[in-house]
Amino acid sequence: MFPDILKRLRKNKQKTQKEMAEFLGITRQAYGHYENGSRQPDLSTIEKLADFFEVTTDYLIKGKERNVTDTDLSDDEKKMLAFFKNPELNLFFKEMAQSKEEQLEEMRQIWEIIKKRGLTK
Amino acid sequence: MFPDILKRLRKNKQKTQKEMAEFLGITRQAYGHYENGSRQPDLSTIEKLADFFEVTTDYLIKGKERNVTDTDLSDDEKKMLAFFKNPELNLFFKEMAQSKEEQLEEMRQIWEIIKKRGLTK
DNA sequence: CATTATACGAAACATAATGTTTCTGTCAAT
DNA sequence: ATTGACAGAAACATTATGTTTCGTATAATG
Repeated sequence: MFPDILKRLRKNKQKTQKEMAEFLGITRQAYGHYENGSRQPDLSTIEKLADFFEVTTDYLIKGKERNVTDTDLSDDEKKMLAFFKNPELNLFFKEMAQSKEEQLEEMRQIWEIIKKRGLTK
Repeated sequence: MFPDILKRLRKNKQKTQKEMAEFLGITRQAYGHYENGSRQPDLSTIEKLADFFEVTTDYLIKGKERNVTDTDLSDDEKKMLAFFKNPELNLFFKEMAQSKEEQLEEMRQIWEIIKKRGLTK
């Protein structure tokens, strides 16, 4: 699946294997291996390719776009959404959703403590 | 970046390295290499891991969140959805949604403190 | 306290993968 | 016909991964 997509993306960008290889810092043949599926690039190369072609790594690897819609939500996620919509909690979580990552990390740590205490006492 | 994310996702799912290794059909040490960054899994393994943790390969590889493109939700809801769709926060909020009211109250109070501190420092 | 089990990390080796070199073929352009 | 650009395939060299083995830390158990 991956090989054909790669080839198509390259053709669309009007690039030769040689050019792609130079961009990646490998030989033309090595890049050619990717396109005919005989070899697989490592993760850093995947990233470079995804960036170059401006696609997600998901698309390169699986060949599928991942548009997340509300119908894609799991039951747990739906439950959480309902929970978050609770008017009494709304402000609290709305604020958290907009907070900095460091503050969230603190919350996570504190939560661990509260959880443990709740079990033992 | 990839190794830490993998470890956190596993911990969130309460799995051991051994269990993950069995799931992938490799030894525990081989999987351990992924988490400490000394080895990188191939693409098919990446896919298996992404499926297992229910995240995109983009998130596993680059550590970026999924794109939320919902059209039926309000801006606030979209923000919250994007926020708690962050795979690493999943367990955290799942637990909170099921926790006792007293514990939530504590969280709210602590949150106030963290908020204020964030403003002043 | 000693012991057993669980979970994890690290070194060294065997194995499997990739990257390169070399050769071959195709297709335009001249 | 011939040259040059482009790309596929085989075989080897190189690099990576996966396994085995050993060691450490922690928690539970007698």
